[in-house]
Amino acid sequence: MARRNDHSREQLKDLAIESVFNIVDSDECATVTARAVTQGMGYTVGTLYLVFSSIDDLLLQVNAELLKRLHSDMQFAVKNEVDPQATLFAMAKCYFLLAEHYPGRWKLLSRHREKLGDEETDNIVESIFTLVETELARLAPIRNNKEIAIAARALWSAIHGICVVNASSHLRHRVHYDARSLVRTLIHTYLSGFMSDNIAPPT
Amino acid sequence: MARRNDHSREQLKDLAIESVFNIVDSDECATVTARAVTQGMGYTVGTLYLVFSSIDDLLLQVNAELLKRLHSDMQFAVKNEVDPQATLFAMAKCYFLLAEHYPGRWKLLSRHREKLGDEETDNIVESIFTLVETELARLAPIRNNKEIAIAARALWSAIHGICVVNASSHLRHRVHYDARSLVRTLIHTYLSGFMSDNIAPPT
DNA sequence: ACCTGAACACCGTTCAAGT
DNA sequence: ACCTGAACACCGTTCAAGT
Repeated sequence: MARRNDHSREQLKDLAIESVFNIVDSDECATVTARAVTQGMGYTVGTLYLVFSSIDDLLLQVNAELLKRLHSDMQFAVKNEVDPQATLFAMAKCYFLLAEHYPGRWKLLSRHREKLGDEETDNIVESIFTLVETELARLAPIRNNKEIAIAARALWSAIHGICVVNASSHLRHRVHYDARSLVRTLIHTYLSGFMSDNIAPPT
Repeated sequence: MARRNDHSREQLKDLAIESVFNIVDSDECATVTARAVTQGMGYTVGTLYLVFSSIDDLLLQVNAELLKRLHSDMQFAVKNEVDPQATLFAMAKCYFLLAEHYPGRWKLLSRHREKLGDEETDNIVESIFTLVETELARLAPIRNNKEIAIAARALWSAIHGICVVNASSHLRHRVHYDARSLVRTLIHTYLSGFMSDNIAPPT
């Protein structure tokens, strides 16, 4: 041991990120520890700090990777749907399916949103919002740029909020509300209000 | 020391909950540790486990207390506003102000929503939703019970989601969107869609 | 140069021992 | 009976020491 030189820095980074995915995919409630991550990579603890400045740094880069994949999924939706409303449904579905199929990964994303992100993460988030804004603009030409920017954020917040409530309410509520139909209803109702020409709300 | 008997179990519980409030109010990013909580109470670590089964148990009861207060704030809004839309705005404001004025407390609430809550917490959450549903029913008599239940949850999720994005984006974004106007716009747009008689979304 | 793993300062939780 | 605080098994993080 010592001086193995099996992997480059870049490979070590990828190994670490992949190891995090393996951990949270096998148990969505598992805590991602430095020792578990490096063990999953076939290395020991210290190596983690050769490539990342801290566990939070690692998790930040994991989130950046998740957001990149989400963005490319959503771009795919743009290409495959024709009318803007269908595209928005499909985009929401991308986020919703991430939360449903990879709850562990989605929890990383939603948990660490509160900590300060770096420049790169912010840029990816912005590019995701831009995709939503483009569809909203096509859908409601009467709305100006600011209204569209606000609508994109409000709508996306809403979808995220539904996923949060959904994640927390599994097996808990007497009445269980299907998150899928919540999302569908929300988008439909919101867009219906957004496309009509009601006056702006009072301040 | 030992056998001080200064406080009853109930008083110790209240002291602990108050101590948690003090910790997160003084620093919203502070981690609530068993040692910090008991030190704030004037006791030592072991005492915490005399009254709570774990740190999570304590935080669960803290959240129950926060939800109780939110519920009573919202009941106050019901009494002081006349039309349903104004009442819904006022209710949303209760939640929004909690997130804005007590970010530390609100983070406890939003962080631990993912863990399993107990029966009591669920009941309080249900009673809060009931308040929202009552106003929605007054506002849109054309909607049936299920539509109203879904709308209440979608709307509340959306407001929560906006608070999440708001909490994470402080001092970060090039363009900062005022969460207050996001909430206002969201409610207005959503209710506008909810009151109109559009057909239900396709399945 | 690359990697290790013991060491440090924390954490939640327990429980024998004091009063 | 009530409370303490040392002890245990964990964390994240560092860094002298091995190859």
